[in-house]
Amino acid sequence: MTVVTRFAPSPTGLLHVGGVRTALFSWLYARRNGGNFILRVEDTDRERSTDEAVRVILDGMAWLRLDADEGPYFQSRRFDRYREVLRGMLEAGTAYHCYCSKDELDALRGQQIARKQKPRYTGICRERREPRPGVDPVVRFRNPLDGAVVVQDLVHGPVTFQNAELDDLIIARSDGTPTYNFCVVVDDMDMGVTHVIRGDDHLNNTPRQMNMLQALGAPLPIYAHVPMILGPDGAKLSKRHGAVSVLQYEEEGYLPDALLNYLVRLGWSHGDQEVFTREEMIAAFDIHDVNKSASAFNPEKLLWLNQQHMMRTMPAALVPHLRAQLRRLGADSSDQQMLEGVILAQRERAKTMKEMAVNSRFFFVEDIELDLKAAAKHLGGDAPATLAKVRARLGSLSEWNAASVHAALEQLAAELGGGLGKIAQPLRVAVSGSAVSPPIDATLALLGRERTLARVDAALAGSRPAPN
RNA sequence: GCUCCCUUCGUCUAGAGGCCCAGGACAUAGCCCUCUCAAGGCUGUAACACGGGUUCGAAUCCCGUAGGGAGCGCCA
Repeated sequence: MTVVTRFAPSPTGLLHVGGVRTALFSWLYARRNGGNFILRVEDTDRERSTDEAVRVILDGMAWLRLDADEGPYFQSRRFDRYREVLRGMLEAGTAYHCYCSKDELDALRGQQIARKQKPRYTGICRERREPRPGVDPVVRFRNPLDGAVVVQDLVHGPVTFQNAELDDLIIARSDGTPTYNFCVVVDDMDMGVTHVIRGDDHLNNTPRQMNMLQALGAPLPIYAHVPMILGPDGAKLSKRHGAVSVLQYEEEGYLPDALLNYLVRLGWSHGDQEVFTREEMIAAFDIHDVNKSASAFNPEKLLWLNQQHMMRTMPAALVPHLRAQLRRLGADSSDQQMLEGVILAQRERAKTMKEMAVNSRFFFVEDIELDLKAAAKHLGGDAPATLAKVRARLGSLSEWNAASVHAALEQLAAELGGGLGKIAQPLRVAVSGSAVSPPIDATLALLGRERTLARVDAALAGSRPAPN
């Protein structure tokens, strides 16, 4: 039997890392087992669903390359099908009309809570034959009265629910529209979903869904309820606690594979391995190894992993990312060689592609920003005199590359009787505008002779008092 | 309130009765390397929620307690 998994987000909020990890587990399980992965947008709540949220789901999944084999399906386009199943259930008697008003139900709930009971529908209309005039009824599922349902969960093991604890839930509103729990059941049945992998906040819904599936004569899927992700402070993920749109991670310069790598390690592990390529993740992933407990999102570790991925990715593959970030800073380049060189020089000193772009801006623009503190520290005193000597030596170089620049500077440093640091720092500030850059030889090689000399000249000119 | 779920370093985790006075990773502290910053290497601080059992022996099994979470919607 072919494995079929699905990711079924609701577009009532923006897709965030919690949803992405659930999607990742479903996707990995399908990929690992040669199955199909379905994307289904659960937009039955027309009031609260937004186009932007749908867009974030679609764009986010595309950015992360969590490709679906089917879909995206939209529940809002399947209403006819739901109505058809509803009619069948009413005819078969597995569902019935309920004429109780909201007020009546609220009153009932209030009484039950006052009596410290679990608020639930008591089945008043279960055996009703006659409609109540002037009332549009809802449709309720006729849940079994006794016995128990056992969810054989891949993560939690067997979980038992007594049917007596479950009431007859509403599956269609009085306006005829179907509700979430019902749509899920019909969709999973119609789409042949074999493995339902979802957040464990749905564990309590599962027995009802199983009962409905049974009433419809549909096979039961295998369930795996994965723990949720908490904010860095251990509180529930919310807007205030890092629950931002996944697309924000793209903007901030994270690599999709790094984000996935970080998320897969939340609740899952494979020996001592921390860094996984996409392929390694697919090969090693097993839903049976997923933890039961919730885990907190740790931005520092994500940052570390992102850098690990940056350092392990072919520079050429990073070029588009760097260019995109540079453009945001008003810099750009189409020089592939230059871009790859900068990536090679900078990837171990930036944790995100955005940070790399910020640190590398001086390679791509003429109007470099001068860090005043760095200038005060490294361009004052006898720095101009030293810089002048450096200028002369570099200007006479016949060959311009990291090795020749390095040799020339070392020699000069030896002649001046100091370390390389004596001349590297003023030079670094002169050409980059800051006291931090890749190794000075690599920096100069990338910058090229023309620009290096021009910047040293400019620094020299700037350090002298202006003539009056 | 009721039902269900969860509980190992600050954080992510390893651990399926003796291999554990608990291992790895991030973070953090120190050292090394070094032209800056990093990266890298080495070393350190740091955890089995609590209480009872079972057992020769428990982080691992059982029962409680505490804490956290979810569900109990004509929301998804």
